[in-house]
Amino acid sequence: MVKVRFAPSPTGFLHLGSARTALFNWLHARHTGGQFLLRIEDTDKVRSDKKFLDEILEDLKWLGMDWDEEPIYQSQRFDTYREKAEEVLSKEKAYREGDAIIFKVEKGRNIEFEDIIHGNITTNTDTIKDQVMIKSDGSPTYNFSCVLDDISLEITHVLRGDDHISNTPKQILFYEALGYTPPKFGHMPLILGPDGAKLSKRHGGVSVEEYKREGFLPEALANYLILLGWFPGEDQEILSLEEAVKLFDINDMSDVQAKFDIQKLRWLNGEYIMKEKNEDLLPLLKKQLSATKIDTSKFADEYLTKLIDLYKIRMKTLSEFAGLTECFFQDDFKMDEEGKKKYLDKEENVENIRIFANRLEGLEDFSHEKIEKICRDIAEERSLKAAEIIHPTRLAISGKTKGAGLFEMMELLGKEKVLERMRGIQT
RNA sequence: GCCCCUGUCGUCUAGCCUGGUCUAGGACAUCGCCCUUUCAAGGCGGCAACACGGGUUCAAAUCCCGUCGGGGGCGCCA
Repeated sequence: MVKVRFAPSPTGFLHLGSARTALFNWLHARHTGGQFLLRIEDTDKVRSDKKFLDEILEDLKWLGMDWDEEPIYQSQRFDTYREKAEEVLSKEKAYREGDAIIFKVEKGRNIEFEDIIHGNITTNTDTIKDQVMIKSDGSPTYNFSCVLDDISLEITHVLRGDDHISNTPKQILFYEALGYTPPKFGHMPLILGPDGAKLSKRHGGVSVEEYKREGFLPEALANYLILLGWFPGEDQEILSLEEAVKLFDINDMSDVQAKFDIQKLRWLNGEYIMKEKNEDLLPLLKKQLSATKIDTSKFADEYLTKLIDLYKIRMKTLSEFAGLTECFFQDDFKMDEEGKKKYLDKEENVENIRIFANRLEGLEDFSHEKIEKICRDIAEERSLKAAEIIHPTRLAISGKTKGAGLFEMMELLGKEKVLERMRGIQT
């Protein structure tokens, strides 16, 4: 049975690259009916923090992953690591220096392994220094604890980032010394920033948490991440994790580094938002709204849901919603200055708004159909294009030159607000 | 410096293994047109790539070699 693991180090938030690594491991496990395990690499006591661990686990779940069995913690296995190191020492394959135990690397050998993604990789041991197994403070080094844990967890496939390629021959040496057959290795290319350098903070968001906060849907983020380095086939790019599980084959993974393209992620996110049900969007959008100064407490879910209907095709991230819909929640919305110059500084436009408002006054059924009828009637009577009334009116009631269809906006806003704002413009 | 990985449109990629079907396909971005009440969404279309140089071959994006470019590693960090 296939057994893979994801081994986060709780010294920071979950990086996009790590999330992608986790995703591919998870996909491989689920596709093959194997197990996906979690191992917490918390040997660095100084930098490890429970807060980071909780966040990482939450983000993995948020992205749609689940894991088999309880996570194991390296910090609880120090005795085992020391024991095994002593064993290697007793076979005279290592030596002590200071309080550390150091593995002797035999020179002049070629270490070869068949990488699932890259093919054959060979390293000469002349390029490998003797390797510390146990540090002077008694804690194990990464390469040593990693091998020991992968052995005890019976990991069959180690799928990790490209940056571990040079660790692999060192680890293979440990497997040999311990008397075990190494698992299969697959090294996936790293995600690069738009400028080609390793994706880092200066490129903007690098942690899953930041994208969550920005209003990316987990389905969209996961979808985008797995598209970076794997092609589902038949030009199908939008796919659920469930579909990906069916189609995924680790052998189809690309061996080329890929640049992170926020534009494509935004497009994908927009696609997911459009397709998402209003009722599912509602709590998420409420949360986004509550992060702003806008007070939405007095608005009913029904009102918000209609608003979502109007704007879900116009946002790429959930965080854009507040800026788009400001005028639906408060009267002191921002006024687009250029639009004002273009539409409201003209006497005839203001006059048209006044006439429109007066005609609306007597309208009992304030529906977008009826409002539109009136608008178009006025346009015809006065030999105008409807647009000549529509644009100034939109600006008057929303402060914006863009947005949803004017008549739907007016219906939702309600007669009272609409008239108040249309008349307010004349003063 | 040494070692390793890698190089198809601006970006993600299909094709490469099993040379001819590739005047290189798709998606994002971009540009134009249509729709239209603006912005989106949607529809249609355009621009745009086999890093370079040598081989091998009747034939190379596909195979081989070299150059150049990009990335990673060389910690008692993980």
